[in-house]
Amino acid sequence: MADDVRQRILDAATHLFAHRGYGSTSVREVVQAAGVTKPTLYYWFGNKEGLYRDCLEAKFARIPPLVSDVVDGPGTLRERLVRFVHAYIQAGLDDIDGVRLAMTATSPSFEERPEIDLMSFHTEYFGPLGRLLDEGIRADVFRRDTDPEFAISALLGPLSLHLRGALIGMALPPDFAEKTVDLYLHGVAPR
Amino acid sequence: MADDVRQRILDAATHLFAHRGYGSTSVREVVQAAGVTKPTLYYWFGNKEGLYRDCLEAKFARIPPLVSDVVDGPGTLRERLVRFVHAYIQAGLDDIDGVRLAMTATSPSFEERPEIDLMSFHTEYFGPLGRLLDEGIRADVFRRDTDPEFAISALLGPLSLHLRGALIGMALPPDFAEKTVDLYLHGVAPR
Amino acid sequence: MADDVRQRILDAATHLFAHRGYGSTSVREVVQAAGVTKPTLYYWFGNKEGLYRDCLEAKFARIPPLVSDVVDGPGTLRERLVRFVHAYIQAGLDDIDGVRLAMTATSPSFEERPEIDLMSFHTEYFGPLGRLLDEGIRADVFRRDTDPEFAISALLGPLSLHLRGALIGMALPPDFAEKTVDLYLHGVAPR
Amino acid sequence: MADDVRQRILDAATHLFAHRGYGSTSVREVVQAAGVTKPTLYYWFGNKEGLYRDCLEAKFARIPPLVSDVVDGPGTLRERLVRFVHAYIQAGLDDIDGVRLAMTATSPSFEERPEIDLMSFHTEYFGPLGRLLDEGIRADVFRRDTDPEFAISALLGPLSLHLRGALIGMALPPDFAEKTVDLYLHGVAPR
DNA sequence: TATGAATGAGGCTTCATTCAT
DNA sequence: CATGAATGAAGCCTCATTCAT
Repeated sequence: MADDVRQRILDAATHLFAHRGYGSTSVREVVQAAGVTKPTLYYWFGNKEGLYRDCLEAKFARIPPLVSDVVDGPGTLRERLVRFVHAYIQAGLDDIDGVRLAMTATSPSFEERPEIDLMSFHTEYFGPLGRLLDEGIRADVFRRDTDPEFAISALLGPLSLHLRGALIGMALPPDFAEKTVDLYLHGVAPR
Repeated sequence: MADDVRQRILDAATHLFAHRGYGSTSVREVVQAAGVTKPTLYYWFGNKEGLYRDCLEAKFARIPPLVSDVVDGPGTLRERLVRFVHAYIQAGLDDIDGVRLAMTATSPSFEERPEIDLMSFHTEYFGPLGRLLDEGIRADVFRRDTDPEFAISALLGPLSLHLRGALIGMALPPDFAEKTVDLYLHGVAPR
Repeated sequence: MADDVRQRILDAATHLFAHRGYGSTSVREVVQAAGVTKPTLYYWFGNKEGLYRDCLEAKFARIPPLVSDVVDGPGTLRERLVRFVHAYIQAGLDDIDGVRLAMTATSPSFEERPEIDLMSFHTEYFGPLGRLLDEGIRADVFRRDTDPEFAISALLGPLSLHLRGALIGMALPPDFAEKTVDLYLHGVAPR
Repeated sequence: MADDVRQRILDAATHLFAHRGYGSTSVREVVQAAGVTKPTLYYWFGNKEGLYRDCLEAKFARIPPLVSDVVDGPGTLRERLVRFVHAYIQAGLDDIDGVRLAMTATSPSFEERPEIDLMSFHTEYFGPLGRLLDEGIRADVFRRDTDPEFAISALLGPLSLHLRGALIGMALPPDFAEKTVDLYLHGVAPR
């Protein structure tokens, strides 16, 4: 019942921060959308910055399960990569506000908002993907000289753009995940 | 002399918008940084939104030459791709404010800022890259069944992440462009 | 145990009111300093004004013994005056918060705070000093035509300034009380 | 015309600060009383603290002429002392707000309000009175062993109380200044 | 062109206070 | 007696914008 209030504020704030940005979202708008009063918001979150931080953390907390599933789950490496791509995009489409929030938060212009260490974000949340590389190399599915940093960017980079596209209304083909993984594994050049 | 004033305002505004975001940047801050008075700013840009729009346009105008050079310039396709990657990252490092501004502007949370059509932005600025694909396919450097949308994401996606990394201080290896293009062309799997 | 809570609140409030003033002290600060919750404070004191009033009364209650001692105690008039001066200053130094609180409370800007009758304060608390005058006149230690109002001001005025000085760190010489009484009795002119 | 606005704010603020105290006076009240808008107040004074400081300074600036007149003016020492007492009280009655403001500001509980060095205030504003003492001693009007600190307190202390009394409605006899100086010079004891 | 001065509206935050538990 | 949670009102300050000069 009490946490219900907190969650309602969190939801309203996430939506507004994601759509208007931090600086253009007023506390008044948040409390109106959440149906609470301003002191209640301050009781739970201390200030606007604390509210924003908690919104972000709630969203970031959803990433690790996604990653660990593909890393530790069953199936061949390719199957798991396809599953990861699917899950990544699906999670994004299921929580558009979360994606928008996370995208602006991890953008380099993030400085307008409460300090968050972007470096550590990257390693903490997507670092486990590195283990996938090791496995891929051992299994001869990845080239032996693959640079981890590059390999991860080559996977997440296109995904990020596709998600961005999907969010602004571009349609994704049904075999989208397979195509992406295929391009990831074999490149655009003919084999 | 007059244009000098306009440019000083533009520079200051770009820097602040890029670092603090649109909503968190005040007109007062801009005029202080630019060393002008508020009515002067309003004389040149009408209002805050107009100022922001002009900042963006100035940055976006730098993209087409970059693209057309790689598309229409000399050299093999691979050479031109490497050149494009180099130019893309270098341009970003040379104009950090511009990148930050553009990144937040093209992020899905863009609604906080004056309306800009993101769809048209994508096609208008990076569309010419499509011609590169056609050429690649004709030259048998790209696979025949390459989906243009996917092929462009596979190139720009990693680049975008690398640039983001470079902006927050991550070092890029000297052969970075070759590696990226190689991964782009041939994927992570062994040939 | 219960009175302990009350007293803790009273102490914390006195200190804060004395240092920040009534209007600049918040109930939140008081309860934090006292280590209690807000409803507890309201249980004991009703509201902020009641709390302030109780703080003042506790401090004012300390004055009458001080005065009656010098008026009714043993020793010559001069001895008792010296004792009074000593006691006055010592009491002030022993309870700085109390002095500060009383000083602002009896200051002319008192209207910011709950109504307290300043006239009656003066007569009620220092009035008994008047009896000292009568005694002094009868004993030929004071001039026959001494105006009581002036005589009291001539004693308390310098004391008040000295205490104020002591509170902001000015040192008082050891024979301070004798000197003060001497000046009080004989003035600055040569005899 | 512009300074008119500033002065109106200053007057309203002085009155309110003097009557309600710093913490209990709201900026809204000040601007309403002055007939201006809030941003105008902030344009001229920066913030509430700056406003308060300027109010104080304006009042303190009235003291030096008062003091220098008695120190450097014509007449015997006694005549000048009487004139000073008159001027001191008269100035207070003429500017009740100023006195109230100055009294609370120089009280030890001043910490609630913007920092002002009370030590330096005392020496800076009333220090020149010291020269009066030197003159008095040379002229054999003051005792040779007069301690300056004590002598000044013996003059200003009673004055301060009398002014306080006058401000809360107590009547002062017409020969009040002579009586005060007489008491100051010769004390309460019979000669 | 440029400015000093001004404004209505709204920003974030905290106030003194209360009520159900 | 004491608390966690809540509230209406108001706190100080700054916003984007304008106008007479």
